[in-house]
Amino acid sequence: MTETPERTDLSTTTPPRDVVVPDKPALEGLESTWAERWKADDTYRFDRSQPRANVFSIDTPPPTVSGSLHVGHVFSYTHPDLIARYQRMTGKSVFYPMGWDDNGLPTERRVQNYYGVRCDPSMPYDADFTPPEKPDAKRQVPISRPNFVELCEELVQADEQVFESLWRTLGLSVDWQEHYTTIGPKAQLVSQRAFLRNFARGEAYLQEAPTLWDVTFQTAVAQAELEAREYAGSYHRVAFHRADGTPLHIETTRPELIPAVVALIAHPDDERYTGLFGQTVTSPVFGVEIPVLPHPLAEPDKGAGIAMCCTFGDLTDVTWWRELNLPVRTVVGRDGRLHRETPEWLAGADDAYQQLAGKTTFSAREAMVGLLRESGDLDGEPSPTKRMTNFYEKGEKPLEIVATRQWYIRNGGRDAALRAELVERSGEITWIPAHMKHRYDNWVGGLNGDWLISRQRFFGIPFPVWYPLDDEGEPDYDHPLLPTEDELPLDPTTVAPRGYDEAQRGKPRGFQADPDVMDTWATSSLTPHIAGGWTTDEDLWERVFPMDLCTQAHDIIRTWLFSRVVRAHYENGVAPWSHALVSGFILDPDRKKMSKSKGNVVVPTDVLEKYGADAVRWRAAMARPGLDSPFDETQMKVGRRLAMKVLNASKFVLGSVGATSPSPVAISDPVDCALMGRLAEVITTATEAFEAYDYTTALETAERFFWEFCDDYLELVKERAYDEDGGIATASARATLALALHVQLRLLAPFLPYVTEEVWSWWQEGSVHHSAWPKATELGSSAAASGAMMTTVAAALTGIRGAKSQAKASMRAELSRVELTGTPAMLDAVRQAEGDLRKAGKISGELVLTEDADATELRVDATLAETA
RNA sequence: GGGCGCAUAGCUCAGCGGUAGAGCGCUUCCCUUACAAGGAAGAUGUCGGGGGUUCGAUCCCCUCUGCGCCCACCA
Repeated sequence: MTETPERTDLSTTTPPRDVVVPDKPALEGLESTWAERWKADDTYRFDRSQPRANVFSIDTPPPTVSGSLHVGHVFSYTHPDLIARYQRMTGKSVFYPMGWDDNGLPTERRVQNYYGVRCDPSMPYDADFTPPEKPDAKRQVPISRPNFVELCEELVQADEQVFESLWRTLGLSVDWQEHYTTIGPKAQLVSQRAFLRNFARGEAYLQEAPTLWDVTFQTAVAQAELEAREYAGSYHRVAFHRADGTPLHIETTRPELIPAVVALIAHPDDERYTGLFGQTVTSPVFGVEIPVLPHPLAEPDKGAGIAMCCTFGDLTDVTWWRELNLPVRTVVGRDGRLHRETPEWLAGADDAYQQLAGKTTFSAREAMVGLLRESGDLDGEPSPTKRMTNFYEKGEKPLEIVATRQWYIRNGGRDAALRAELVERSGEITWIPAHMKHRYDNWVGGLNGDWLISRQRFFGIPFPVWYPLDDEGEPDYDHPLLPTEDELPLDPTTVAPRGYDEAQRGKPRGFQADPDVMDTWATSSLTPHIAGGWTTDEDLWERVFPMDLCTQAHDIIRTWLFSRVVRAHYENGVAPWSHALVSGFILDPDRKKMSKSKGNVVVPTDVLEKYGADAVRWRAAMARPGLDSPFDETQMKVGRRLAMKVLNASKFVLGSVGATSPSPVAISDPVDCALMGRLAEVITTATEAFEAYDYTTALETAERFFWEFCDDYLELVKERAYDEDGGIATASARATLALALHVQLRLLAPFLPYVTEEVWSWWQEGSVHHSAWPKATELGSSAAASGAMMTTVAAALTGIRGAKSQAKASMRAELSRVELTGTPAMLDAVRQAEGDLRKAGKISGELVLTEDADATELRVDATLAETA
């Protein structure tokens, strides 16, 4: 454990004040009462006067505010809060900001649906625009980009308020003054500045290249956003023709790409085709001359063993195209349809091509099959198959590959040395659980291209770039015009570059803006920088970076986690945090992932309403890092029962018994000392667990003790504590009750912030969340006592209860004789607790202790007194 | 095909070299002045199969089987 300066220890310095215990304590209403209070008091404000060594900083995922939430999110957002609350109590100044991921496609889509509009960048700004009263999804009103962005910003604000309110209810101890958004001015500044620096160092570059392209959203997508899905297709056996007219059959699932074929390719060692290498064949229907070439990536046992290379059908085509220096013959456009104009290399087959022109790939495929049938080049019937195809994770149509100009950041996908450096960074991070490091290393090892960060969309951070136009008005992409850092943030579509004026926009010898925006990951990869004040608040930055902890679910290791490592690697030469805590998923009761489309989503507000925030947090804390766990509503009841029990037990200790001075001085009774001995162990275990980010064990340890405290200790000392004339013995019981409660409230505070704060307020000043995390030394000399005695005495009590239960008698029934058999040590323990045991067990007759040196557990024989 | 993880009571999960654990559920009982949205007590297992190491294996090693996740798989 890191040594931190001592804080004021409330357990020894706060005098007891008037104790106010409600008659009927209840969980209802605690959230609103305390959330408001915490807000008013700024309870979770980051103290930025603290040096880095006394700061604990957390990078937590900015939720997509336009997205829908389910309980899984609520659970995984609870995890960093558990750590934050623990660290705060150990005396750290906790930097725990919350951000909103509000830019990008999800917001655009929501705005389109919500207002019934779509963005048309060619339209001029309309200052008087108001969205349609009733949105019509089928007939979206086209609006200008500035109008569209305005609507996005408007809706996003409303969404963010809903989120903040939810997080406050859940009890996240976020410092809301440190919040940020991924579209806000600070995010723009940081994103653009980091981009300019990446560019200056050669880490970011512009390149025209084949790109994975979503035809619905009409934007490029990155490797990290791919999702392979099963997709139905058919093998078509198609004849190409050799010079002598004999057919050469290939198999393809995409016959509509035959007009785009640039080569046929077979494995260099494939004897069926070696004789053909270097020769040409002609394509069916179109009669285009096509070379037959060898390449080791061709797999002899796939299809016919000879593949049709098109520009571009898949990523292998891209490799062949690049390595074999093949021409580009693109037929699929950015809208996913075949070009309307007949391409020049098909000029001789204009009639045939026009039957495909303008069609979607799906329709063109059917038309092409028709053409092949007519020409007799389709051998047999297409045979259905299923294959995995790449989709954009948010899209519904398979991705096409289109040659476009895009911005990239080098991430090792094309550079083994850089890849190795980035894998090394993962070694600087403590992963919780440890095996999640493999997921990262695995992903980095499998990268096959650089990180594509530009998107052909509207609501995002613009690239701060212009291109000079030549005499013909053609842009010179090799010599982009860049702003200086002090001009940032800026939108190049509204601001002219230095040395130009606005009138020159789009004119020959003038300039044009880069029209693209950064992908949302290109911004969120900088959350430590945005939140931590990189280049904008150096004083803050020095105190919080590199951060101590980042938390996320395992699905975004490849995106958010990895991309932040890339940016910090370039900008700061370090891993951005020392610890990465990876949460599992909350699944539905059938162990299926919750998703809107499956209709199995549990809405968090419902559960919070029904069981209370503490219960929900309890359940979240029971989900160990990295493990998926199914949602089961009955578990929420268990958490709620614990919270309720805290209220009732506290009411008893503080109200009925009136124990209010948490001090070890008066603790003298052996039973009380034994309890303190146990509690000392609990403090040690819980602290060690928290230091290892094992919040679940910390909770289990505290919770188990709490139930023992209630079921055994409270029952045992009740009478002694009540006793008006009990003297030292009663004083000892009361001091023990008060101190044990004082410690336990603090042990449970990270998990149950509401009930613990409520009870704390009955008898203590200030917030429990700023009290000191318990230490065994608070328990004084009693902490050294063995807890073993408590186990024996509890066993005696259980035995007595068991006897009554078996006799179907009330727990109040009196016992005329009790015989306890056990080892001398056990009997000794019993002897020391005899007074308490007699009262708690209602033993009115004799208590016989029989020695059995070989006993493994205490045996209890009880005789019920005759009842009248 | 590559990587990672999981398999323990009906369910959800701890344990991980020395006679099987918790909570929920279940059964029975109890209005006991903190708690009936309680409380008490009780029953419940070839610790996935097969080998091996060991005095001893749920735990370590090998192997098989089943499940999950990530990646790759578009001819």
